[in-house]
Amino acid sequence: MNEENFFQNVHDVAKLIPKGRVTSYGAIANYLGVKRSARVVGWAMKSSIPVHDIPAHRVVNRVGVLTGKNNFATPTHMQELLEQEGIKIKNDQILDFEKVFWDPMKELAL
DNA sequence: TGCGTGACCACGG
DNA sequence: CCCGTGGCCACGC
Repeated sequence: MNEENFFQNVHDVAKLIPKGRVTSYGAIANYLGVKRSARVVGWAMKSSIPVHDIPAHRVVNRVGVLTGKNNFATPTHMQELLEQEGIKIKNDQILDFEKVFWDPMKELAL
């Protein structure tokens, strides 16, 4: 993994998220070795919204809540995208979050 | 230059 | 995953 800007790194990991799976800001931050900077990951993802190459909708907080849905074109767009991938959502909360959770630390086996 | 804010998280109670 | 507090990094004013 190239060590460019933190943003580019976050974007790169986000692109690797498989379809139908989700991950958390903290997981990405942890994978990048800056676990305590999870907030910056969220900030980076916000900047990645205009970039359609990056599935920002597959990134939620650590409990599976769509905290960033308000940042999309419409508050329901994020949920709709996830549901299209087979992910169930109830009240902005991902159901079976543990089953669809994708941990870059394990999956990418650093 | 300094301070407030934020798609967060870990910890103690 | 309750609740309050501290810490982290980047950005805008």
